[in-house]
Amino acid sequence: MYRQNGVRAMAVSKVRAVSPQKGPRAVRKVSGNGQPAEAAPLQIGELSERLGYLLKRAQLRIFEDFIRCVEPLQLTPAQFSVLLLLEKNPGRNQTEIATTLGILRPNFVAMLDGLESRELCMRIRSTNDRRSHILQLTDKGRAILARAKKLVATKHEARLSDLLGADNREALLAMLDKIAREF
Amino acid sequence: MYRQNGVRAMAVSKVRAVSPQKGPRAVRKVSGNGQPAEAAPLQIGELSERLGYLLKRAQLRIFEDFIRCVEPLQLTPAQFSVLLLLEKNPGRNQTEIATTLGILRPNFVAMLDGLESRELCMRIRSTNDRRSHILQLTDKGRAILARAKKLVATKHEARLSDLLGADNREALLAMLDKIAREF
DNA sequence: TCTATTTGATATGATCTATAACGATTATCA
DNA sequence: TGATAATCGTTATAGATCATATCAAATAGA
Repeated sequence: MYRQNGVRAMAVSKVRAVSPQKGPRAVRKVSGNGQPAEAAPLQIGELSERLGYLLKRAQLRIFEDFIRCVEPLQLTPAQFSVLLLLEKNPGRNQTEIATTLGILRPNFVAMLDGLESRELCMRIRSTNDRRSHILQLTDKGRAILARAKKLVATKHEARLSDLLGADNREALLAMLDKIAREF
Repeated sequence: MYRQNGVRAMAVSKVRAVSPQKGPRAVRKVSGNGQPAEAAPLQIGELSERLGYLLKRAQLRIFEDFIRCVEPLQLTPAQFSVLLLLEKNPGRNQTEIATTLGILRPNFVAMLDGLESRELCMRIRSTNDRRSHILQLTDKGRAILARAKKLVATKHEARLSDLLGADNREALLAMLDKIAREF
């Protein structure tokens, strides 16, 4: 009993409006004693020292911005990652690409269906091993990827360098990579 | 057409085994020419420079470790965050707690049901505004929270300081906070 | 050959995130 | 005061994400 919410729940989601004033008319509650009630922001407290909490919030922000930046190309971060990996690793099959990205094989099928229906990549039955599908970028896929890279570099990542500074950005990436690999 | 996968897809999941050798017998494929085939790890390429990618991977690692560290208490990161916030902000209602954590009110209901059924917190109908429920930690909730804090500090966060160094850890938290707030 | 493994795929379930709408209550304002 | 609008917790629901079991076809290993 007391079944848990799986293994990865976290109290952080998109957070549209944390600001207290909301809606039309700028309602301001005032309790009977004339003092402003419930206007005081909540104390985050030790949450601000919790790496998991901050990681999740930052990650959601970054993903939102990524999607906004490549919006004209209609690419999710996941799809962009796949295209990048296909470009860098021609001749690989579905299992190899999926597991490298941490995607489970069954879940990769629908994702590939989407990319293939947009003609961004192709499944090619391997002649060496007729079980597997070699994945290949199409010309269209390469073109979209090139445009996406440019958008990400000039709009998304550049903005991050502006915010943190190039050196700090490098340090941040290094620490995240270390956590992902060695923690 | 070309309906996207919502707004937050990412090609990073739990990643159980990225290592090439898997399963029993340590199968090693060798193609006809005698060279090892498909044993070469894939090139991550520019992915290693993508903040979103590294953020997601690091976040998943951190959450896994968090859950492992507080496993005897059966608390998810989300539940822990709620308890922390309740302790620091007595007298608040569901909406205030939920939105502060970025949880949508409808989704907070089931979560509270879980915590309340375990008697870690209580909903108390407010006398000022009989629409709202004031949330309060129970004694049991306070006790669990105290134990959780200790586990997180001694097992989880301490390990991070070991990995990065205390100063770097602080710098990392500061940068993540900046991204979450200002990006 | 016979058996075990691998590949892509399907089915399915649990969890997570998000929106609309409802009854009860409170606030606003003509 | 009375009518209207807004808020609170809640339910229902849908879509995304993540995970496991299983299958047919193909391959590998004995």
